[in-house]
Amino acid sequence: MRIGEAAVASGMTTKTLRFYEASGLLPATERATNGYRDYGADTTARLDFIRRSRAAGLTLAQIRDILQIRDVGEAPCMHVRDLLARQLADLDRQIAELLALRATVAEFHDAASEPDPAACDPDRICSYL
Amino acid sequence: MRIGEAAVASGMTTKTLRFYEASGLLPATERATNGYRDYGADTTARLDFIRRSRAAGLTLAQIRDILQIRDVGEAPCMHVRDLLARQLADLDRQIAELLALRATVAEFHDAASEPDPAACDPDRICSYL
DNA sequence: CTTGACCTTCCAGTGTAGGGGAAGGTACAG
DNA sequence: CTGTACCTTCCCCTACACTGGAAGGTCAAG
Repeated sequence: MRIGEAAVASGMTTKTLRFYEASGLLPATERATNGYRDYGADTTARLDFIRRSRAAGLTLAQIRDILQIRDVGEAPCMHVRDLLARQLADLDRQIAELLALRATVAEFHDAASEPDPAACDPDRICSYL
Repeated sequence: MRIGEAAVASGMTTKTLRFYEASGLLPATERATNGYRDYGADTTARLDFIRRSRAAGLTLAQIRDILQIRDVGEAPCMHVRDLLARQLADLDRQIAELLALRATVAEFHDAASEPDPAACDPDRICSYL
């Protein structure tokens, strides 16, 4: 399978596949005599895994760690479980931060929706912020 | 007021102040005869405004736009109101995305918390993702 | 006279996940 | 022989908000 076919099969671009190889997510492939990369069928499964992991919000670095564990022959289950737990905690933190920010912005917006020219002080730039 | 004093007064670094000047958030200041920047008292109010705006999640580009409106002598109230409305909508979108992602990750995590060695298929890298 | 705390400019790097495009090799159809 | 559709490596660019560091000028104290 050449890089273009692998790209179509995985819904990624050839640029992305080369980038993943350079980033350590894909092993250096066999090369045909003309120098072209020649991917095996397992590459498609690997790319699908990468896509699923990306969809779960994992970074390429985290995905690379999982793949490396699998590549040395171990089952990455425990590592993945811990990773997902941390990911959940991180998401909860981010959501809480955004909700707090939303409340702050909503207050500002409510104030700005009741225009009060008297409150307008040029020295303060804008009284609604 | 020299840049170090202005930095302490605003809780920012001198690096940040120079960066803000280069980014168009602070006007080019007067210079003392030795070339040092000499800030007026209004700079502190401006930096406070920038800090409040940053706390509301506005980007430097958005803040620069507000400041420019104020600098040409107009009241940026209307612009700020619209900006806050868009900011609210954007936050709602981001929060919704994160909540959806959280649900996905929670599902994965629940599955990973009930280890099932039989489901472990090396070809799939990890069955929990 | 020197030390240290300031200040100046400018260049480069941080992290994330690729994208754009140049310059050149390869394979096959017409 | 030429067009075209691939492929290769290489380096630079994007957004965001700074941060680090080099090389050098200024000023007051000891």
